Amino acid sequence: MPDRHVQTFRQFQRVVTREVGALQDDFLGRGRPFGASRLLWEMGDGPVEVSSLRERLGLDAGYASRLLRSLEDEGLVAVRPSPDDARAKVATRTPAGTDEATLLDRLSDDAAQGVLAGFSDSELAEIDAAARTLTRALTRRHLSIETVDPQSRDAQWCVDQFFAEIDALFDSGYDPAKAIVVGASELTPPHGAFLVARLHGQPVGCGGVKLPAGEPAFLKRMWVAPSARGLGVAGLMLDQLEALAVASGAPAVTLDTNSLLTAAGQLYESRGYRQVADFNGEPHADRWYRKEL
Amino acid sequence: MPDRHVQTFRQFQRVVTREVGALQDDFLGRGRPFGASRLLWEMGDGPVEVSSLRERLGLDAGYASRLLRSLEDEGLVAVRPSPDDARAKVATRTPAGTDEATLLDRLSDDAAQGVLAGFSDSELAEIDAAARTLTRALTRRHLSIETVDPQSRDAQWCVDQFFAEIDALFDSGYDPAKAIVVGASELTPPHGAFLVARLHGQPVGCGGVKLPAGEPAFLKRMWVAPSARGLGVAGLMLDQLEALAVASGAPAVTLDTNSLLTAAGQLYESRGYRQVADFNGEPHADRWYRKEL
DNA sequence: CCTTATAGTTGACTACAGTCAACAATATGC
DNA sequence: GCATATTGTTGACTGTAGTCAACTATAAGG
Repeated sequence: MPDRHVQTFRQFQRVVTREVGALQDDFLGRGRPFGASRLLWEMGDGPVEVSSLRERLGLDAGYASRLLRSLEDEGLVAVRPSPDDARAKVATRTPAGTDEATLLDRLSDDAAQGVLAGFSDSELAEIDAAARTLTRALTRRHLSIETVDPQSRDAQWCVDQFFAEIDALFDSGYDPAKAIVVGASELTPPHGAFLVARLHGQPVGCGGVKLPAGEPAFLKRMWVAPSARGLGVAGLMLDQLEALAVASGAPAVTLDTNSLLTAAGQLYESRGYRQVADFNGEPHADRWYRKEL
Repeated sequence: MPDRHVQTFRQFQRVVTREVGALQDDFLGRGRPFGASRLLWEMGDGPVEVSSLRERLGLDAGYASRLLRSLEDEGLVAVRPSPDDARAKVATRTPAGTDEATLLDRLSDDAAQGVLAGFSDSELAEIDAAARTLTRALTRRHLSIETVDPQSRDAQWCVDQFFAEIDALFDSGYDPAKAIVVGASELTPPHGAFLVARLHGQPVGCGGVKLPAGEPAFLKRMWVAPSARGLGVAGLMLDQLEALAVASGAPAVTLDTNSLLTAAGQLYESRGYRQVADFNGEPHADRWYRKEL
C-alpha cells in the first residue's frame, strides 16, 4: 500500500481526534457523564432490553446498571422488569428523556452544521461524498455477511423489520397471506440461502436467494436497516447472493420489487439488472428485474 | 444547508468516534496514560520549551508537570532549565524516548493500514481524496490568516523556517545576502503587507506582497509549514494576497519561484498564473510568473 | 530595590470510566 | 425438585483526567 495513503489517513485521524474531543465536550455540557448521554441517546424511544443495550455499547453490567440508575433518578428513563423474563429488565425513555435525547440530537446537528457552515454548495456536495466514502471505508472492517438459518433469531428479526417497513410504505399495506409464500427450506442450502449482514455483530440487513436447479435464481427479502444505509451493505449483499447463484449454475438472477423502494431500483439498475415483464404475479410488486450471468 | 448533508456528516461523526476510541486503546496498550503518550509524541525530537508544549496541547500547568515527571521517571525524556530563561524548562527526548515515539508512530501507521487493508488501488485513491477533503473541511474553522508586522515574532519564525527549508533544498543553498532585499517597510501597509496563517493559534504559514503604486504587485515569501500542507492554506493565503493587490489597484500580480518547489508551481498554474521571462534577476529563482487582474 | 508578572511544582481535590466479586432473583435442563 | 446458568444490583476498588490554589524561583520594568 502506498505510504502516502497511510500518511494522508493519519493526518486525517489526527484532525478527527481533535474534532471528536470537541464533540464530546458538547455532550458533557449537559451536566452528566458522556456515558450516560450516550446510553440515553443509543437506547432509542421504544422499550429496549437492558442486556442488548449493554452489549451494543460494550458496557460492564455493573457500570451500565449505575448509569441507568442515574438516568432514572434524573427522570429520563423508566426501567421495568421484562414481560418475557422476570430476571431481565427493559428500559424506556420518559417524555422528559425523549426531550433530552432530542436536545442532544440538536446539539449534534448544530456541531455538524458548525463544521459545514461557510462552505459553498459545491464544496458541501464534495464534503458529503467524501464523508460517505470514508464512512463506508471505516465501516467495512466491522461488517460481516454470513449464511444463516432463515428461522434463526437474527434472520427473523430482519424479516420482521422488513415487513413492518414495507407495510407502512405501501398504500394498501403488506399482507404476507397474499404474498408468494417462500418456505424456509427454499432459502436453505442446497435449495437456496439466506444471508444476514452484521455491523459490530448486530444484524443490519438480510437477503435471500432461491436456487431452483436449472432455473434462474430468485432474490427475496433484500433489506438494510435504516441505521446502516449508505454504507454499501446492499451492494456487498448482492455480490454474495449473485456469487451463490453463479456457484449453483443458475443462468440468470431475477427478482421483483416495488417502485416505492427507490434505492433498491437504483441499486439493481446500476448492477446491470434490466426490467422485464411480470413473471410471477406477486401482488406487492410493480417491477421485475433480470440479469444474465 | 441541505439537511441530508448534516445527516451524512453526523453518521460520519458517529463512525469516526468509534474508530478514534479504538485508536486510543492502541496507545493505551503501551502501559501509560494516553495523555503521556500524546505528550511524548507531540514534543518531537529536539528540545522544546515546556510552556509551548503545554499551550499546544491545551494542558493545565500542574497536569503537564506531572505528566512530564512520569515520562522522566520512565527515562523517556530529559527536562532541563532553559538556557534563555532560568524560570522556564526545555524537554528533550532521550534515546529511549525517541525509540518509544517511533514505536507509537508505527502503531499509528499499523492502525491506519488496518483500516486501509483490503481496498483496491482505485478505492484507496478514492479514500485518499476523501480524507484530504474532510481534513481540509474540518481544519478550515481553526485556520485564520491575518495581516501582521513582518518583524513580529510569528512572522520572523515563519520566514526563518522558510529560509532554512530552501537552504536545505537548493544545491547551492540559499544566501540572503545574494537575494533581492525586501525591507520590512515594503511589506507593511500601505506599501505592501505580510500575512501569517495560524492553525489553532500556532503559525503555520506566511506570505508577503509588495504593492508599489501603479506597478504590478509582487509576491514574496509564500511558505506553509510541512505539518499543515495539503490543507489548502496556500490557496487561502493566495486568495488574500491577490485581494490586497486588487484593492491597491495593481494591474497584475507577479512572483518568482524555483522549480524545486513543485507544489508552489502547481498552485500558481492552477490559479491562472502564466510563466514569463525573468523580470528581476533574482539568483535563487528559475521561474517567473504573472497573472493579470 | 521593589513591584509585578511568569514558569513550574506540589498538595488536595473532584469527576469520570471501568473492573471485579459477592449476591439475590429467576430460568432452564435434567 | 435440584443443579446450573443468566440478569441485574451493590460495594469496594483502581486509574485517568483535570482543576485550583498556594508556593518558590526567576525576570523585567520603573
